Amino acid sequence: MKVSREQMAENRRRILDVASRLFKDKGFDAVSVAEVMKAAGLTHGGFYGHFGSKDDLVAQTLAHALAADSFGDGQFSDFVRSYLAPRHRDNPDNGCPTAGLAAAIRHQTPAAKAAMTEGLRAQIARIEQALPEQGAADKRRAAIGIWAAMVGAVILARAVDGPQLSDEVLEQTRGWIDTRVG
Amino acid sequence: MKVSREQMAENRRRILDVASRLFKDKGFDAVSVAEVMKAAGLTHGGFYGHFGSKDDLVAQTLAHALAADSFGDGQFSDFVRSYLAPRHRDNPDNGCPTAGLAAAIRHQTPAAKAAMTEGLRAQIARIEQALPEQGAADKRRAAIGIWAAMVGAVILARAVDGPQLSDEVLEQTRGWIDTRVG
DNA sequence: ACATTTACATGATGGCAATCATATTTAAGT
DNA sequence: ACTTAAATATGATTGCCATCATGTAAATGT
Repeated sequence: MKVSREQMAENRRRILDVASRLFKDKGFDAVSVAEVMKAAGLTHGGFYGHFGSKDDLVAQTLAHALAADSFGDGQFSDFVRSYLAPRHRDNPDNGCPTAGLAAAIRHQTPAAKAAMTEGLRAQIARIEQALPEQGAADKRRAAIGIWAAMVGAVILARAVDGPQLSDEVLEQTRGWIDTRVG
Repeated sequence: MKVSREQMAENRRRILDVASRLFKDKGFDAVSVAEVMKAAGLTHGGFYGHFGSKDDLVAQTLAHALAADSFGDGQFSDFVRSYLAPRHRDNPDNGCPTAGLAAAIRHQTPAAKAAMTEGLRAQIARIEQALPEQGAADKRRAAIGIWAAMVGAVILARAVDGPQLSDEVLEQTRGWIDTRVG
């Protein structure tokens, strides 16, 4: 049955939201189109009315998720603390799309890579602005180094079993960054 | 046809070597059992004589690849330089299994996670030893922070398209680490 | 009101991949 | 030499998933 224009727009938004959470949680390959549609409260048939293919969904979901990804207006050190926390590590579906999906983008389409490129560019710029005063060159270097360490730490913390080493990776990376940022 | 004991052992080794390169290049999901066996010069049928399942192959390949992963006896700064280099970024199949596979391990079996845990523990210990003299606590913190940044940087550099931002991520992360290690 | 468009549902279709069944060949043990 | 066990090959089987085909009903425009 046909639905109203706004209903359709809302459906589309829900598909993207739900896809973002499912992809972050289980990975692109492990989530079927039918699963996304079901989680959005629809059936698989209507999918190709919204997206041209699953690859298209992946690319649009990335752009959607990375655009929403920001760290508000709190202190940067608070952002780092919550990012490098067990709560974030243990909830990829509500977590950072970069930490959850960046590594998988290598195997995706150019459109997906383009979305990631833009998202990374924006995130580096945000961190640069949040960093305390220092030379512009140093600031950019620090923004990139810090972001790489944060993403890498969460990925590593999620890859190991048992909390000991995993917690330590988060905690020590936070300490390592703090000695640099203050 | 049956082959000699040593032939079988060599076949097994070749399967693991080939699987390691294929998995690093294309990801666990995108590589079929048949593809691994073909690349090893065998057919798919014999696979289950060597491994109980594809999951088993994944876990054993990880242990195999991470055990071989070390950085010889050169200067640590040389290791960092070659790790954060376009050549490494562009050749995942010959590259570091942690950078290539760590993020995918979240979706694998406990055996695979155990292999990663052990591999990470060993790598942190190696970096600690390679670091210049300073307090033991600082050394461990630096080892973990540096390794997280290295892995994160390669993952990010591989996720973006076009060399500009990608090269910069590698280069700036190297600079960021160098200001700490000398 | 009516015609038409269209968003979604139901129900194929086709391909691929993991795993299993069986056959074949030959190394190993006696 | 002969028997036996085992490694690999060939050939199902089964299930899942992306995508497509068609139906249906409601929204939109006149």
